[in-house]
Amino acid sequence: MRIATWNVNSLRARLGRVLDYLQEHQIDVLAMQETKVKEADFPAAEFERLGYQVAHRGFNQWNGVALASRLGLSDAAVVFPGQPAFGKPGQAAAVEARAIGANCGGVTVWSLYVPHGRGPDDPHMAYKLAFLKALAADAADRLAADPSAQLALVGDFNVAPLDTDVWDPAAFEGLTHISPAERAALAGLAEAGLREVTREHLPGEHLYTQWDYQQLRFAKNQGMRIDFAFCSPALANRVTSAAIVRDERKGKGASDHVPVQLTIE
DNA sequence: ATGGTAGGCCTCCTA
Repeated sequence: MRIATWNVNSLRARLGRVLDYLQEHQIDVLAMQETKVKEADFPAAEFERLGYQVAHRGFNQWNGVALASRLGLSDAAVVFPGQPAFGKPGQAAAVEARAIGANCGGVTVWSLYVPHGRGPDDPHMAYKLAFLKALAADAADRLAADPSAQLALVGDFNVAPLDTDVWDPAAFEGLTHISPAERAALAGLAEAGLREVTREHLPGEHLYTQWDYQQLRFAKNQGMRIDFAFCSPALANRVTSAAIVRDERKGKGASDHVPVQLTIE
């Protein structure tokens, strides 16, 4: 069984690449983030033609998360318990399209798009920290209810846990993605009992999953490692390998993120 | 030469 996560940065702009990737890498379950498409425009038929069932959550051109599975897809949920809402000051807060989970081939897979944060003092940062805190609390509840749960929280976590997960920590000073508060919030997932399995299998330094479009970041290999797979112990024990598909950042029409995939026995 | 992006509800916002 192979599970992958990929921030596609617009599914409609990337559909050909995504469908090619599914077939080339024999992906059974793909969790997508930043689909940037509203429900009515989601290209479900294109996935179904290849034998995948899909579940999607998207309201407009922002955010959007989806699952595609060829091992079955049931019990889809479009928010997790405690998932916080967000609204700009003066506007109503709403729960955004940043989480979707379902049972795919006996594994509860959640596709997650953690808020960016925008800046250390931006209200979006408090939202980011609250989102991660709620996610960890929910994971702890799930593991308490079922210690043998087959659970995978995968996606774009928008936090680089180690200094070696970015090309130059000094370049991020006073910005986002590497602050102690963000790293502590992400560490809550491990404290809840989950294991980040991609690093277990790919412990190397400077193995990036995202390179900004600006500043020729990919050409200079100036990226960030911010896409991960947090698994319950019972599932983590079944993971035999992980891969970061760096080649997907190459060429015309690439997302700024690449797929991260797990092979599970 | 100190710049050099991409996407979508597209002259603004988000990343």
